[in-house]
Amino acid sequence: MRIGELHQATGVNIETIRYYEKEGLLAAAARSANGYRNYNAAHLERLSFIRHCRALEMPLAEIKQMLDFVAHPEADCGDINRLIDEQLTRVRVRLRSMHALEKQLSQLRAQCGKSHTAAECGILHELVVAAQGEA
Amino acid sequence: MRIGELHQATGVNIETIRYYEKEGLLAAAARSANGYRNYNAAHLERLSFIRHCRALEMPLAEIKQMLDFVAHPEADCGDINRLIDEQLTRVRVRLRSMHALEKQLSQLRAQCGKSHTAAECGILHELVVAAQGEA
DNA sequence: AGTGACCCTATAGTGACTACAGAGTCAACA
DNA sequence: TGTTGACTCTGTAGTCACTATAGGGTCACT
Repeated sequence: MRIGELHQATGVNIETIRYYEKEGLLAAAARSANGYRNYNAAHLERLSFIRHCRALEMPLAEIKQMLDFVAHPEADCGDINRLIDEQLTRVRVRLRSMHALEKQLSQLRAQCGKSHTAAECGILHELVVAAQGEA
Repeated sequence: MRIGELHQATGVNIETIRYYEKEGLLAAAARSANGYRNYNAAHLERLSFIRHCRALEMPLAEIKQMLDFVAHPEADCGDINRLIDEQLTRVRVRLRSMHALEKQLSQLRAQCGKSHTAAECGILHELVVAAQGEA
């Protein structure tokens, strides 16, 4: 399977696939006589795993660790739990801050119901005042 | 006020302050005889405004636009509304995806209640299966 | 031979910082 | 005067996960 086919099969960009290979997440593919990469089913499986973990917004370094666990079935899975827990914590912290942010932005947006000049803009006024309150 | 004092006053890193100056968000400070930057109250005010907008996760390019509106009180504030609306939309989209992500991670985490080996790990199993489902 | 789709490597850019190297300045102290 | 630690400067590079581009090769088809 050439790189374009692997892209079609997984939805991962060609350049990203090369990047993952360079970063050591994917094993280097065998090469055809013309220098083209030749991927096999194991690559497909591994890239899908990587892509799925990325969809969970896990950092590449941690995905590498997960892949190590896949490669070592005798390893203790406490560390897998820890990685997922850490990611879950990051996501929850992030969620809270995004909620607060949405609230702030909504309140800010409500300061200006009609179009008029910047001088009269409740949004700008609020931003300036808030900045002064913090200065 | 020297750069360290501005940092103390706003909580913005010294290097970040220099970065903002380089990017044109902050006007270049006057220099003392020894080459040190000398900031005034206007800089303090402007940096606080920038920092507040950053706290709202607005991109720097948009903060620049907001600062232009502050500088031009006669301008129409419809564009300010638009910028805030766009940011609000981005945040809401992001919130939805973070919620879905939290749910997925929680479900994944629930696959493994006890420590055992990676071979038996429900989390890994689920990740591999999910990746195969998508491959 | 020409052409378009595909592939290659190397390098640089994105956004918003952040760190580091090497050097100058300053005030306090011995 | 010399030393020292805190502060400042510019320039450059690195972070993270991509993404784009330049310049060139390969391949199948016309």
